[in-house]
Order: sequence, then structure tokens, then C-alpha cells
Amino acid sequence: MPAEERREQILDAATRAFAEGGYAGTSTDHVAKEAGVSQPYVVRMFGTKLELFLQVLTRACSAIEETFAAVIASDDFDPETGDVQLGTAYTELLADSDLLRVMMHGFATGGVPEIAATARTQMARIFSTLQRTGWDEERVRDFLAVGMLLNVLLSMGAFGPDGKTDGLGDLIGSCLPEELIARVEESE
Amino acid sequence: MPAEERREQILDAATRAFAEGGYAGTSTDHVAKEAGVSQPYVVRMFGTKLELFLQVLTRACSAIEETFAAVIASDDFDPETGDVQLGTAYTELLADSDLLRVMMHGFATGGVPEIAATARTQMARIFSTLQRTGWDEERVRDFLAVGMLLNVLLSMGAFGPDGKTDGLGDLIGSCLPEELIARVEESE
DNA sequence: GTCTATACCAAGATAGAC
DNA sequence: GTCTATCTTGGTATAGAC
Repeated sequence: MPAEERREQILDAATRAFAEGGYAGTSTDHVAKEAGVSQPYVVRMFGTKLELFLQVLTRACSAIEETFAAVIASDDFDPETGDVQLGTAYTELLADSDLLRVMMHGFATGGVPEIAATARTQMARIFSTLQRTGWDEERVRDFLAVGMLLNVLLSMGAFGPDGKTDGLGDLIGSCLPEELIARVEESE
Repeated sequence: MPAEERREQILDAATRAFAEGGYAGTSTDHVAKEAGVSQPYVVRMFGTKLELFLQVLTRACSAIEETFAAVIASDDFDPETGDVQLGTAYTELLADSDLLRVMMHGFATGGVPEIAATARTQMARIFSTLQRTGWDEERVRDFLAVGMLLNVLLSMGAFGPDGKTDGLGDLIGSCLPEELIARVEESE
């Protein structure tokens, strides 16, 4: 298999693995098994585990940012009701869950300077993209903030089967309309 | 030293250590060094590293919840302008940073079922306390959401010296008044 | 109540064959 | 381009002395 294709395959596998365990909590061997290759090969291809994680994090944030950018740039984007359009796009990300979960791991791993620096850069990019909605400062902030709250709830398994009985239902309900919640839970 | 006092001392040290590295990224030896005791002693006292982390997480969330509860229960709490009172209390937490940072690590570590379950319970408690403001659903949600966004920014070092040049200044500015930002940065 | 010594396993990275 | 074997380190937990 050509290196380029293998590379993508491993990045996909690493995204799933790191989404579950985070940077420190995931071994390169786990990533390798998920990708169906040998552990030394993973290290060989990316140099170090850290470099691999940085690429996974950057790729995940780019995918998220591009999802928003596409909605905002589309012809039928309407600043007035844009929350719904962006919210729907975001829900698709929620249902996929791996991208948002690695992102959150990256955002929380401030103890590793390279990861923290990458996190700040990517967060700034996403913020910058959302500003192209033409919304005022507070509206952009609130959209991002509620999204971040949802990411946290996703990370702690509030959408999963165990999460239903934990008293977070009302909180989730105040963030998302009923129909969308059902769709996210389904995919858990 | 009596066991009870030592216990608190170790929990404090563990809070600092885990705030930096998270659950998987922090060794029991690191905790021990921070507390000035031997590594086997730490394990002996809490049984396992996981148990220690769960207690640290629960304690941190309780402290945060109690901070809010105290403001809300105080005589001069006014639901109308309560955002400012609660926001100021929250800023004190931001300046301390360790409590919020372990909490975020706990919230992001969904891959360890016991941690995720504890995270959900604690989040529900904080939510429940905020509901005692008497605010409507959306106002509670937005307060919590903006708080979560700030926690994420804190975790990625956006308030630290390196964070100033990353283009997140406007985002932070839309979450907190100028004076408060200065106070948080100072403590970094 | 607290330590030293240590058993034992997991994990990142390297060497080198095919 | 990909693997097997392996070196080396670090880390959790236990045993047992003081």
C-alpha cells in the first residue's frame, strides 16, 4: 500500500484510539492494533507519539472548522437563523463523536506544551471562522460556549446509555432540540 | 502526623499534580514527590491511583459547587444581577486554577468508566446548584456554558504568557471584563 | 504511620531482516 | 514498505522492616 494511503488509515485509527483514551492514556500499540499494522511501524511513520497526536488533533480541528466554514460560505446561509443551520451541522459532528472527543482531549491536555500550543492555534481558527457569520461578539461567544458545553457532556458519556440516569437530561435539553438529541443518542 | 491531616495534604498535592498531567499522564510517584512522602505510601493510603483520582475529582467539584452555593444562598444575592456576583466568585476559582483544571481533566477522561460516571454526577450537582438562582433554563445554561468555555481556555494556557499571542484575546474579552482578565493572568 | 526494596508489567523507541 | 525482536525506561503495586 502506498505510504500516503497508509498514513490516512493510521491517522483515522489514531483518531478513534486517542478519542477514547487521550494522549497519555493511549499506547502506540493500541493505535497500531486499531490500524492493523505493527507498533514500530506507527512510530516509524510519525517519528514520535507526540507528533502523531499533534497531527490527529490538527486534522480533527480542521475537519470541524471546515464543517462550519462550509455552512457559513453556502448561498443559503442566513445570519438571522444561522444558529439552526450551524447547529444542525454540529449535531452531525456530535453523532460521529470521535472528532469532537479527540479535540476535547487535546484542549484539556495543557500539561504538554506542544499540545497546548496546537490547541490554542486551532481554537483561534475555529473562533475566527465563526466570526465570519457576521454575528456580534456575544452571539459568537454563546454559540461556541454552548458547543463546548456539549462537547464536555459528550466526553463524559452523558449521551450514552449510562448517562441517561444521571440528572443531566434537563441540561442537555436546554442545549439541543428533542429530535437532535435522539439522533445523537442513537449513535452512541 | 495523624492520618487525617496527611490525607488532606496528599489530596492537595494530588490536585496540583493531576491538574497538570491528568489521570493517565501523572504518576503516583509524582504525586508522592509533590506531597513529600514515599510513593508506596500514597498507594497504600488510597488503594489505587484510580481511587485517589476519583477522590481528588470529587473534592474539586465539591469546592466549586460550594463556592457557587455560598453566593446564591447569601442574603445579598440578587437574581437580576446575580451573574456578576457569581462571575466574580468564579474568577477567584480561575485565579487558583488547579481546581478547575483537574475538573476539566476529569470531565474529558471519558475512557475510564469510573471517572466518567463521577464526572456526570458532579456536573449534575453543579447544574442543580445553579438552578437555585431562580434563573430560567437558558440563563443557567449560558452561565454554565461560558464557564465551560473559560475552563477550556484556561486548560489550554490561553491566560498564560504564551497564550497572549494566539489570537484568543478577543474571545476571552467577550467572556470576562478587562479587570478580571488582568487578575487571572497575573496568577499564571 | 512511614519507609526501602523489589516484583512485575507496560510502553516508546531502535536495529535490522525481508 | 513492513515486520520481528529487543533494549530501556518508567510506573503500579506488594512485601516487609522499623
